[in-house]
Order: sequence, then structure tokens, then C-alpha cells
Amino acid sequence: MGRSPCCEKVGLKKGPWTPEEDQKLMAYIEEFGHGSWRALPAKAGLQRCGKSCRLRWTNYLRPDIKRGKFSLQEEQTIIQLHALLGNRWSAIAAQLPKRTDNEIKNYWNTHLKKRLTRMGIDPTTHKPKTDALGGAGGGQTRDAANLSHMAQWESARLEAEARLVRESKLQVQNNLGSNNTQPARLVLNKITTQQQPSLPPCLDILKAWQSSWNKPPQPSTTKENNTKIMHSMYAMMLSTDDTLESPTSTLCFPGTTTTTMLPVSNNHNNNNIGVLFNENNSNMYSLATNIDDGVFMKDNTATMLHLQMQDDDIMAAVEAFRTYDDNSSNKYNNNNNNNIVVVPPLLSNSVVLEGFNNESNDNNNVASLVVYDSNDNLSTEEAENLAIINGDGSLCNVKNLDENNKHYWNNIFNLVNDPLSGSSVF
DNA sequence: AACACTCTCAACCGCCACGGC
DNA sequence: AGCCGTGGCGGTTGAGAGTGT
Repeated sequence: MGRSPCCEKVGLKKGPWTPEEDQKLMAYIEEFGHGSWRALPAKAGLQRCGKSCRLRWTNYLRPDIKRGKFSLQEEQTIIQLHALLGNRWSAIAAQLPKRTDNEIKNYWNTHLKKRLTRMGIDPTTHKPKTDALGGAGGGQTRDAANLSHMAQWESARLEAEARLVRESKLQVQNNLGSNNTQPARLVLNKITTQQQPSLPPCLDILKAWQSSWNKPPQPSTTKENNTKIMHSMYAMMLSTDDTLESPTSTLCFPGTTTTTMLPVSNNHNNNNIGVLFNENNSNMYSLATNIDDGVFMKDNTATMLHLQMQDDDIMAAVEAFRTYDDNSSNKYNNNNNNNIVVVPPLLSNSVVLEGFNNESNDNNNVASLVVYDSNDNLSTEEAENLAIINGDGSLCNVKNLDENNKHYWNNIFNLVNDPLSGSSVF
């Protein structure tokens, strides 16, 4: 009844490939191409079936395979595409050059699936798990709503990121021919259209961010506008290295420590603004809250919650906030939606913490760079002037969060609910 | 050091789609 | 139209590495 095996199995080797076998396979394919996989083993002098050879080649030996840890951007792309495509690993792999479907499948099963589960999100549906909705308590309902918002927000954000990364990567590739040593700078030049002075990498990024400030917040934002505005985020991401990093991730520079700041706010009370710190690439997130004296106290243990994270990415940060909210005695425990508002990472080394405010430069509408001593605390006023990039790519600061939230969520919901939201996989 | 347990991921298996005959 | 060979895909396995006791 069943079909016979693709090849005669008797006498054929199975199991792990030896270096000698790899060498034979590579040498043959490099010289003759693979041709018929069924005929290949005999021609190449391998005691393997054709299927095994094909698998070994496509999943391991192919020269254009990128091995090693998945970047944050790759992770996010996988999650987002999985939400759209399900377990269609080959389709997902097609969006991640140099990664194989097998590798992506493995990574999903061993890392990403577990992470979503930890966050209370069903990895199959990418929606909050039903058991997280159990019970009749209003707090649980609110939490479920938050989770739903987060899931939708994440989905929308990843959709936009995946799209823009592809676009940005194309730009990089187009520019690599003349100078492949500084791809990030090339991208920045394209985006900012301004003459780029010789700046250290971190200032390149800040410059890119600064270009965002040149654009006023969008009262209503089209998808086309989204793409343009959010370019600045990707300029930042691409500036870190040739590896793609999320604008919400911790940026890494040689010889520096890093801080990711995620201003966290509810809608109606500035006293509840907080800042989520991820320092030194550790898995420890700290949530600093705006407390009695109106100062963000990075080092005040009485008002910070240290959260051990297993992953140093934005989802972990979201989880951190959610967890904090669950356990909060009062500060964030209100009847409003607690939204995470993400700003691009503000860079710091051991001495300075850098950020922008938009108070000055009225004449030319160019934001100024404010340098904080990282040993200082961030005042409320300073914190309120931190840039917030909305989900729709428009900008506001903490002060104006209320007004912008409507646009923010409306755009997210529109994006999530739009089945033709621009993914090239369709 | 030894053992148990967990995790990772390369590799295998079975099924399916497609094209040639 | 139906059969067969082949390549591709997704689910699953199990050896080895890593970690904890």
C-alpha cells in the first residue's frame, strides 16, 4: 500500500554526516551541480540516499546559509510571519534569507514558542490564552485586554518591521557595491538626506532619530506615511552593525554599556509614567517609576522593580511590564489600559545617557540633543520630553501621549485587521 | 565523579504536489 | 486519466551537549 522508499535503503548509511562525506558532497555539487538527487550519491561516491544528500546540502552545506544565533530582528520576523502563515516554515524561510526552514522550525519549537507561552500568548493563534481570561475578576479581564492589545500591537509592529527591514536591506544591498565597510552610513545618508558629518556610531543613530523629530506628529497617518516615517527607526537599527537589530532592542557598541529605556505610561496620569531600563545587556529589567518627588530614580530600590528576564528583547520587556502590573500595589493598578510605549533605545555608555527633547530650536524645527549624566536622575520634565514613537510611526512625547494614543491604537487596529497589510508573502 | 534530567538541532520519516510519460 | 518518480514540506525523533543534584 505505502509507497516504497525513495531509494534502496539496504546498505546505505544513516545518521550524522562525517566531514569526509560533507567534503564529497560539496565537491561533487560544486563541480557538477546536484542534478538528480537520486543519482547523486552513486556519482559522488556516497553511501547515502538522495534524500539524505539533499537534506544535508539544503540544511547545512549550502554556502549561502547563515548559521548561529538568530538576531532579534529575525526572531521578530519569524513570530510575525508565523502569526500570518502558521507552520509554513518554507514560506517563512523565504522571508529570511540564508535561514533554512528546518532551522527556523527548530528555533520556533525550542525558543519562540516557549517564550510566547510564557507571555500567556497561545503560540498557535498568537492570541492571549483562554486560561488567562479565566475567572470573573475585573482585573483579569483588564489583564486579558492588555494582553490582547499587546499581542495585536506586537503583531502590527512586527508586520511593519518585517516590511521595512526588507526594504532597508535592499537599500543596503544596492549601496554595498561601492563601499561595503559602512553600510549603515549609506542607509543613513539615504534616509536623512542631510550631509552626514563624521560622527561616532551612537551619534549616527541619534542623528537618524533626530530626523524623525523634524517631522511633526501626524494627525492621521496613511500606510505610505508609516513607511516613510519609520525609516528613521531602521536607520537606527542598521547603524548598529551589519546585523539587523530591532529599534526596540538593546543596542550594542564596542566598549560601551547600554540602556534600553521604555517609557511606560497609562493614559491619564503623568504620575504613573515609568521608565523600563535594561542595562548592560543583562537580562535584568528595572522599572523606574515617577514617584513622589517627581524624579525617575534609577537607583532607588524602594521604587524600582527588578525583573529577571529570560530574553533581552521587547517581548520580555512587555512581559516585565505585565508582570509588574499584575503585582503592583497601586502605581499602575488603575482602571485604564496600561500601554507600553516604546521609544528607540537611548544610548548610554558608562558616563552619559543621551536623549532628545523637543523644546528648543523653534526656528528651524530641529530637535536638540540633551546629554544626561547617567549618574543623575531623570527629572519628570526631562522624561516627559523623551521621544515616543507611536505604533503608526508618528511621534509625540510623553506629555502629549493622551492625544496621540487614539491615533496610535486606531492605526494598530487598522493594520492588524487589514488582511492586505502589505506583507510580501501575500 | 556519577547520574539524571533537560535542551538543542541535525536528521529522518511519511505525506503531498507536481510533472513526465 | 492514471501511474510513477522526484523534490519539497512539516512533524517527529534521538544523540549529544549542557545543567543540576
